Amino acid sequence: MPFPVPEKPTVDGLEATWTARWDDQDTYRFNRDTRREDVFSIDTPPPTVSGELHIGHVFSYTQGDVIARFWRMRGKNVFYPLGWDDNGVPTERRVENYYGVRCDPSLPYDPHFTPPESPDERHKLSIGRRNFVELCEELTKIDERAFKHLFRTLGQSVDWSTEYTTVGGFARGVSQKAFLHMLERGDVYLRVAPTLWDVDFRMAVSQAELEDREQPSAYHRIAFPRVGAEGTIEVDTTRPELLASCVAVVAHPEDPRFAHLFGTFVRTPLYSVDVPVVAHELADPEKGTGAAMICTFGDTTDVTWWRELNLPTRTLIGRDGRFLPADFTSAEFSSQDPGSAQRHYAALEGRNVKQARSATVEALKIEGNLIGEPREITHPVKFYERGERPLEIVASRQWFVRTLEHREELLARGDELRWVPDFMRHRYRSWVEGLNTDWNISRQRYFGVPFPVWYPIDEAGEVDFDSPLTASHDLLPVDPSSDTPAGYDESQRDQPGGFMGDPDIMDTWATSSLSPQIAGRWGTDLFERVFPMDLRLQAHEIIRTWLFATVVRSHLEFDSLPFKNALISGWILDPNRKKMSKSKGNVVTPLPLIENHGADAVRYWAASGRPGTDTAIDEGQMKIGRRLTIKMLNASKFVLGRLDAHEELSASDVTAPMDRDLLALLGELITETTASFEQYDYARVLERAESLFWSFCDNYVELVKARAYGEGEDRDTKSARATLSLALSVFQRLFAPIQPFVTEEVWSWWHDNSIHLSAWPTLAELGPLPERPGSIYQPVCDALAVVRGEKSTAKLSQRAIVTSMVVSAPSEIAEALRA
RNA sequence: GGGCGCUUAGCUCAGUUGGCUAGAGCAGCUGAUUUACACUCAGCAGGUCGGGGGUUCGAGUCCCUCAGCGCCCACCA
Repeated sequence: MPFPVPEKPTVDGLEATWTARWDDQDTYRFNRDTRREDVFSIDTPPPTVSGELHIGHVFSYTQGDVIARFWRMRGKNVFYPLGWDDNGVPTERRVENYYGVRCDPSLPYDPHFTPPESPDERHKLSIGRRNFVELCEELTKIDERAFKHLFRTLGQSVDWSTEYTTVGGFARGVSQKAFLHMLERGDVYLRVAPTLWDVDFRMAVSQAELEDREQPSAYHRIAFPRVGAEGTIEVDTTRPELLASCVAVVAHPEDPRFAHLFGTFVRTPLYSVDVPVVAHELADPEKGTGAAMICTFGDTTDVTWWRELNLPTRTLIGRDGRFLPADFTSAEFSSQDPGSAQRHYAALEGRNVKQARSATVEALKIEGNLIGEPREITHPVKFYERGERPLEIVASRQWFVRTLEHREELLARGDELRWVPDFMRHRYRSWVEGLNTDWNISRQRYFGVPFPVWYPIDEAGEVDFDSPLTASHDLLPVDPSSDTPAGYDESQRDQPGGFMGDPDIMDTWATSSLSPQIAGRWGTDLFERVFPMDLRLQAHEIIRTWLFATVVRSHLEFDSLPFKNALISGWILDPNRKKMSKSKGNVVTPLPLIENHGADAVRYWAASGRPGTDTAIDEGQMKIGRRLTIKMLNASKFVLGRLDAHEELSASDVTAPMDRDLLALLGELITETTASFEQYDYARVLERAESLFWSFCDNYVELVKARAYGEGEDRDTKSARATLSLALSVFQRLFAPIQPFVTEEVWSWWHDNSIHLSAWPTLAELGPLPERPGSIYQPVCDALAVVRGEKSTAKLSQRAIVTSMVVSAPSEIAEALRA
């Protein structure tokens, strides 16, 4: 009696069927009651739900899921959690656009608020902070549903009972606890410092969030008259509008053109402020005139000069990117001609950078201080990666994590980590070597994890930022804007003698860098069983952010790496090998691809991309993946239809030399694929397994048809059946991590358990194997090819009967051919 | 400026420590025709392995050098 197989097996609908079944049977449930050494834990990136559903998700998470499924079959208790990154700027931006609103923290809460029916992009409705946060929560819930649907349809073997969100209560508590630990250890400090600032988002930006963009600009040569001497010093600048914030002119200490000028003064044009000529080796004699003006602040070099040369501060640009009011009679400027300075500055005040620049250039031309015409150039300018205008540098109060003083230890952590592929370690190293500021973790935004601190206000109304009041650990998470510090009550908020809550939220990386602590439920018994994680899974563009930040937090908190291995995936390029981006409009959404080709086919494509290698979207590859799934269905149907469900077959029934040789090849394949998987080389597993499987179908199965049809108890017949059964079982399991749906389907035709909980194939189940795998199988296939070639040349059917054929070969091979 | 990666058939890519005549899939061409599979099967054709030099009995593979593409990092006046 054959196994019951469907008459017309199909790949369509497998996703829905098996996703539901896996839910019912808790197939991927992590068993909390295991020893650490039996666990394989994976640290997965919480996807930013307010971003696009992106084919990149499919690519990198599939590669991780394949690894998770392999280790699960190897008998590990696999911890494969997933959370959603829903806090921070991307969510706020999305809410603003989606509902047409803007957060104004000064507005009160409106409990009856409903978002506008039709959002007006241009005139956004101002709403209070709490209403705004409610909209954020509402929208992220919708987004999370869409993401979860994608991940499930894709066959991610996630234990959904571990699902978390980075703005959820537990994650907030973990973030605040970890922050307070850093504060107690002195790993974090609050400081007013010049900070890179996005004038549209009106928030500070960390070094990790910067990107350079080539921008058109122009050199303007400005003549500064010397004070108390004849002549001028000429300076090239791309930011003439900052002239009023000039605090010095700098040149290289060994530059002979300026050696006699150091210590003298020059007078700024238009504003008549006397500034010193100073020396610093960062001044490049090759650039411009060799002398540069130092402004507070035009770029990060200005910050270095200002700090190292102890220069004064003349702040002009406000948090909104517009020029602030300035008093040129004040000591800050001590202009030699305040009236004229004030008149010139009137053209700048309240204007943005672009407007101020043209006004300044006009004035300089009129006053005769501009030498020649501006010379147009393009040069790299720092932007916030999500921003639209160049960053300014604004002095503001921020929380910083000490990273610079741990540079050497952090480099050593990078060396200690195993990177797949190995060369990705260079990216980490060059990032850590290039760090130039501590990690700024505070953001002047609303939807995120607040800092669990308040500041006392003295009787005079001055805030004491040096003695923050911290929340008690057992009360976390807290919201300092509505909770009160111990010993105070709400009536004292923002009052002399009272307190103020820290107004900021944490940078999104300050939370997601705790993903092992959040997913592993830091503080519970689970954490000891999963930490440090065995594997971190992520794409290469967030090495400097997520990976670096996670290493920092783990190093400071636990003095260890957060994970032992890092599997770094490449980027997805569009079919023309261009990087996908929203602005180019070439972003591919994954669900239609899954619907067209099937999840297993899309996974096949993802698993054929090697770790770290950028891979183009290739629907052709998905079609090949689909062919493989269909082949698996049909081959399984054929083999199982020939077997007797009641017949016990084992490796010892495999007696024919040809059959034993096939098993030897299978054994070789098992050894190789197992080793490859252990090295995270899932792509090689796929390539090798696929190659032998296809040969098995086209050659072996065709060859043994005659024997397999045999009804009798002939030994060779039984040998063929045993081989078919064993080989099918092995192939189904080899493909299970990569194509979980079809393999589960075909496995279910002859097994009760899930293939994903069955054992990864081993050599032992094949019995004693002959040496020299392929020594019979391969010549037979070659001979077959010759025969087929002859038939093809003769334009005959492959079914044509060969009447005579002379083969000279060793007897065993000849024997196999005779069949 | 420093660093990393890539460059093999028309396309997408394998090629593990140097070793028979350089592989696969797709596309192309020629056939087969339906008792597992037309989302099939068989066959054919297609490459001076980016250029140059070197080491070696032997180099796609190791070394040097040049070029192109992509990326990472950098104090970018």
